[in-house]
Amino acid sequence: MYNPTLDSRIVGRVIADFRKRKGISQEVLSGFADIGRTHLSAIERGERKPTLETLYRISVALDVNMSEIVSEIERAI
Amino acid sequence: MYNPTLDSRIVGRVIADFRKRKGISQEVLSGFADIGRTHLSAIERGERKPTLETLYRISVALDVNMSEIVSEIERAI
DNA sequence: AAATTTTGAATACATATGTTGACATTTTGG
DNA sequence: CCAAAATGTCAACATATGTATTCAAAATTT
Repeated sequence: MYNPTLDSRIVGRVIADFRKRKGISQEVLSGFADIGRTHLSAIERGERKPTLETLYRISVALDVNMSEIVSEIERAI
Repeated sequence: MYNPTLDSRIVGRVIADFRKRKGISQEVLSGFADIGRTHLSAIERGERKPTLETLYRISVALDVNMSEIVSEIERAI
């Protein structure tokens, strides 16, 4: 069996798109989500893979459901 | 500011429920998902927080969408 | 009840996530 | 164009995820 991998750039692009739709900066979002700004930057560039916990905090800060973000990621796969 | 955290036991219970619904063991699921069996065990017990990557591999192995699992988690919150 | 399968648990370890601070680069707005 | 804001990037570090092995405990099966 082959091991599917999740394209981190897609994850990052989706999160960045949600953030921009809200019209807030990385600085503001990372502050609300209580995660490091450079960390969020790395996630959006696909250089870090967030835990479900981190995605949850981002989704709460963005005021959307995790499942909305995840659905968007899956649509982009 | 408030600090939302994702209850790992809920995440674990949902994943375990999906697995049991499929009628397969941790051994079999971890094999399909290509993750360690003890790791899956720890996730199901809420002692490890999976990355989105790991959840993706589990969802593919379970033949369900990540968003289905995530929706179930959010319903349980 | 005995045997088998499944799961929990502990260890030691490798690798990745996540943090803070500083500075460079790019983008945006006046 | 210029200043300010936003983002990219690097380093050093702390912490957590994820690995493999082993054994115990619990659940199934016969």
